[in-house]
Amino acid sequence: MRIGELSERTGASRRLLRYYEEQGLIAPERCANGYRAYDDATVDRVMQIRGLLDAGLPTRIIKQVLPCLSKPRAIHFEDATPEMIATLERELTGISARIACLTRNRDAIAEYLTAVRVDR
Amino acid sequence: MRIGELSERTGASRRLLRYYEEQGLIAPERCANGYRAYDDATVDRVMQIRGLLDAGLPTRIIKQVLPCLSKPRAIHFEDATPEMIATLERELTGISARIACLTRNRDAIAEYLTAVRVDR
DNA sequence: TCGAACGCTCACATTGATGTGAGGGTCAAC
DNA sequence: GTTGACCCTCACATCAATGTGAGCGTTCGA
Repeated sequence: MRIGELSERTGASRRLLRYYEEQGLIAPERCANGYRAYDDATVDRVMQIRGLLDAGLPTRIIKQVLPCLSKPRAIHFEDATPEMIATLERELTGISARIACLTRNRDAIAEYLTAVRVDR
Repeated sequence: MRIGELSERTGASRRLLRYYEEQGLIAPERCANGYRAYDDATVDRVMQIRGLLDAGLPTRIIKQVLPCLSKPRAIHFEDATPEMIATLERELTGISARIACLTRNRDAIAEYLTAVRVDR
């Protein structure tokens, strides 16, 4: 598919899709005429990217994280350098902290909302 | 306490503390000489703010969310306008989506890491 | 074959969270 | 009373994620 369809299916603007490519997050093929050609799997990948961006991860980190999540893995165990593993471990704890923070706040907001609803 | 100590205890730069104030997230007293005076509770509040910012919430939203989380509540049920409640509900689902996304990725990263460790 | 709809690159603008520095008060210790 | 470590405001800089638009080629249906 071309960039317009991908944009519609993911909700990301064309501009943004080109930006993700520039950041090395996606790597579309090119048609003879220079148009970008995306396969279906890119839809999920872009939604993944948008989710992570929205959750506060910078593209720099997303780029490192993504290849470890796909099956078949883009980064195999032999390619994993110690520094990369260390980075992933650091990100893992960072993400866990985010989850904890968000969970606390989600629960508190939910509690507040039910309290408000009961009150009226 | 003054801004320097708060900065040390929270890890937020002085600049940032003034910025949070400008955004209406904290509201320190002022001493006679113009210095900002923070109470102890502000330490937790700032850490809360930083956690939420790091998790991708903009200050605009944090400002709406914070008063509902403290006890005693800064926003009582009578003050809760329908629009505010709607906003909170929207944020609640947004936060839940973030949590889901982060959880998926945390699990996948953890899985990858254990696989790598076993492999060596 | 013409025009609308789409694609490309390039480049400048904006927004939100931050850094940095200038220019200038306050205060405690020496 | 001077010095060093604070504080103040103001303003400009930066960085990442986006928007916007110009200038130009491509595709496709009427």
